[in-house]
Amino acid sequence: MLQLSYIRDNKDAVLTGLQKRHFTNAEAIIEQVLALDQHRRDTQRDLDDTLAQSNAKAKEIGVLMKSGDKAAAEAAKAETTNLKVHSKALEDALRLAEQQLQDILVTIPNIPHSSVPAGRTADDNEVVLEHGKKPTLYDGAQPHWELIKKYGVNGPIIDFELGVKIAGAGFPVYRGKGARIQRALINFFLDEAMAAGYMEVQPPIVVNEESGFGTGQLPDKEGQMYYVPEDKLYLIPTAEVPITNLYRDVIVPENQLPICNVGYTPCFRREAGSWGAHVRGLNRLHQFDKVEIVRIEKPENSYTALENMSQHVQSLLQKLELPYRVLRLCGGDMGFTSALTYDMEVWSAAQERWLEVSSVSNFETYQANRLKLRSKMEGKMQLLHTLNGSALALPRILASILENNQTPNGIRVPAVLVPYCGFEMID
RNA sequence: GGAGAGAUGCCUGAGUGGCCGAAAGGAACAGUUUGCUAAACUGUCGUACUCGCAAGGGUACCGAGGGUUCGAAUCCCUCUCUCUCCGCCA
Repeated sequence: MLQLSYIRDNKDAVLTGLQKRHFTNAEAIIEQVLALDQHRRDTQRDLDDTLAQSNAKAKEIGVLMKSGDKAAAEAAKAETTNLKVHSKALEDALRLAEQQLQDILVTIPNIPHSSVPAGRTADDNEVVLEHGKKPTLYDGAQPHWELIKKYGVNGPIIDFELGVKIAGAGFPVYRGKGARIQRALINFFLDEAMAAGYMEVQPPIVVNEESGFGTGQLPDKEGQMYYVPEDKLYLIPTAEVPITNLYRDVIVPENQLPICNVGYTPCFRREAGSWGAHVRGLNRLHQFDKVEIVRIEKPENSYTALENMSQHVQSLLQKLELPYRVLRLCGGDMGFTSALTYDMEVWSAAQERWLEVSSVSNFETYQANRLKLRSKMEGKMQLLHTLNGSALALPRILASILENNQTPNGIRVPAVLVPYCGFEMID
């Protein structure tokens, strides 16, 4: 959520930013916000004045009572009636104005960073860099959804049909070496993050409504999350939600900054309406595993931190020997809450497609404002910047390892994972 | 699931109708003392909104929401959450 004071003082910048996102009706909406804000402040001032008068009267009555002047006290009481009626009305008006403002503010996305390219769709994203050589596969190479059936003991190493039996489509069962390589990846990612200075956390994988609001999933994206009505809990779509919300309503002592957390969790996404032919196999799932890095930074350091996170993610891909590219998302393709997002995509050799495996974003104060996440810096209370990134999401990494490393004799496990999973080949 | 207790500032904890935005202690921060550390002493020490160039002022907030009252942390109602005991159970 943008800060009102920011919109007030930087109307033009806000409008240009929203334009970059192709946010419709920006001008009208901002005008409405400013008008409502003015009205809210006027109302607040009136209310405060009225309440100040009431307080003065009450005090006066107290003194009169004590001095035993009953008649004067009663007379003063009579004078409060009007004030009461008046303040009641103003209170209602204030609450309404605040609610209306809030309702609009939550629909306004974050302002893109100046480096965010213009553009509407994924095709307009800027390719920042490409790294590694796309492998040439042997004749007869297969996509991962075929490969998984080729290996494994008494069944595929990743069994989609078994998952259907247990839960439904998009909930695969990992078996044998399929399960072990998953676990190896998780441990590898966690160890790498810790070596890079992140502290591991294991958060709950369900969250309440406040948490969903804090990071910006609610209101709006409720359709994407699994919900448990009995307990009013959402299954997390990413560890970003619980980990960032650890710092909701927190005033962080300046000397504890920056905060760098890493967590492994399963993630759950309903993916309503996004099913299609190109999401076969591991490309899109309802449940998947992900290691997420989250940082809380001083405003002046957040973009350095973002680059740093991007480097960290890239180093993982390099160690896994996967060809990848880095995209800077354009205004139209960026997430609602982000100011700048890098997507990392790995090359999936048999599908001959880039697969998104990480998304690293700086939210600046957008989430912090909702979270009330602040620090007292230079004597002033200030909102902090939040950032997060996948480091990494498992299924597509696994898909490209399977596809890129396939040989006629089996699938070669990246060297860096061998100590973690204890075998060199899936065969 | 059953029974009970409670929710106050960074923490502990006092406060049962006006003198309470809230005692006291601790923590933290700044300073004095000191060869260093420690101790002692002094001072500072909530947040939000709002008015003001500023100094400074106003308002709200003692789990949340409502009510009683001229006046509520304090009385009443509803809700939420936490803790303890019992039951069940990983």
